[in-house]
Amino acid sequence: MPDDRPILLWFRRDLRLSDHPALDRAASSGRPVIPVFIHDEVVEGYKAAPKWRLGLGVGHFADRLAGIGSRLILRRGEALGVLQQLIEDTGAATVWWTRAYDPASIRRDEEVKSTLTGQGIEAASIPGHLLFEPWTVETKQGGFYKVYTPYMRAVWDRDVAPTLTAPSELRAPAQWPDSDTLDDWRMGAAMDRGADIVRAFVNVGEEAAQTRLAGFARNDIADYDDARDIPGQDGTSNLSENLTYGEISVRACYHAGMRALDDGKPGARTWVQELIWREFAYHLLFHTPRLVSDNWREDWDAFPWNEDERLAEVKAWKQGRTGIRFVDAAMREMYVTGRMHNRARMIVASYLTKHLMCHWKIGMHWFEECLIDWDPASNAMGWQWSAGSGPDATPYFRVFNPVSQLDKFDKDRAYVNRWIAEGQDDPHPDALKYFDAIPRHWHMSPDDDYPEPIVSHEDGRERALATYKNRDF
DNA sequence: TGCCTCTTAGA
DNA sequence: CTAAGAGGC
Repeated sequence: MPDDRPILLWFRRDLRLSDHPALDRAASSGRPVIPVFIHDEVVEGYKAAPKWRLGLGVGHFADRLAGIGSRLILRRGEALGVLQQLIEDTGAATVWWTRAYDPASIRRDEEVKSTLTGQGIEAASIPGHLLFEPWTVETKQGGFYKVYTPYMRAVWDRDVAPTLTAPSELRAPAQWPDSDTLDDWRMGAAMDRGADIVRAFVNVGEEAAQTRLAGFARNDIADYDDARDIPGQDGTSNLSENLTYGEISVRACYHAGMRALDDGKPGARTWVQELIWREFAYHLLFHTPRLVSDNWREDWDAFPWNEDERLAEVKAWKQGRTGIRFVDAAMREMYVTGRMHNRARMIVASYLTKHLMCHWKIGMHWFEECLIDWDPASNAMGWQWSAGSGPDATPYFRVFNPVSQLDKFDKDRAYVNRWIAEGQDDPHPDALKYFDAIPRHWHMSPDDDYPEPIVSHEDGRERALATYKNRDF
């Protein structure tokens, strides 16, 4: 007699029906499937914007499951205890989930797996978040890659399996276990900025992500190479938000990019290489989990970073009033939309870690607070890359000039004018939204004079380079 | 996925 | 005077 006991399908950052290997396996087993999302110790650690955005994704995904005759069971508590309770309540014999690679998730998942396995439950993680498992990519010497380009070359010609189609139905259990109500979790509670303002810029869910991918591949990917560098225009895919919550699979993106490349759209190669940057970040994080917490190159521990969040320059940077237009526009864009253009991310990171000589962790934590596309691997790698403390990092002496970058990448000032209201006769509506989104105690008004630079490019560059030159490492 | 300064060739 | 390349940070 075939096993008819339910399968618990534990969803985390994989909120989709399409190209979901664990879901596909569960659906084709013919057994009852109980999808569950747990507000657990890892979710507890999420900061304001990511937690809020995750809540939107979870709510949407519950509706998706309802559309195929299933449900999303919501429970709160430590993951292991919640799963054990659900096993007891439902008679489930199996727990499957999509594998995660950040240190907090790995700790949790290893404990869940070993404990449940010890209790006779089949507990297994199934790939689905990445194109290439981190341990399958090795240098000739047998180590992991520390430099992007050789990593990219090593994986470029690999076969990537085709995508899986979404199941049209999912067998329900004889009886559904109890579920919490999403609203009771108040996942937006820490979103004490204009969440209703940010809401206008988010793109929640699997269908929205697929529509976005199709439009990007059809209209924008050919010119991605050049257009991606212009923050005043919408030349990027904007899919990071969906990728981070698994609302679209990286495999679907990869195949769309490769098809576009075959169709003779040259920018597609660069875009696929950006997907491989994401892979590389997870590769590094898996092999060196301290990427999220410590200087990857330990000699940087001796560098005199400012680590005090209360420093006036740190506040000015966070609040978008450094007096450097490119920096302030970018910080405001992030506050209003939950996203920041990638070119701008490099510029604000260079300014914080070099001109202001502040530790990259300050920046990493603020991004984690504000970004709806927050990804633990990409965020940590990006900051260490910018600061110069990471593997394959930009050298510390490579200091972006945030003034001349405007002439290169924002010639018509479309970007800074979109996000900075002060001094404009007829400010862009988005520039005004910033003042509705920020807390009152920041005391900022569109009628203020735009501030003088707190640290000019020339002074900041000179100080940073002098400090670097005199370093004792 | 730098920026700056210096040098030199050529208009 | 400008453009382009080299080399240092």
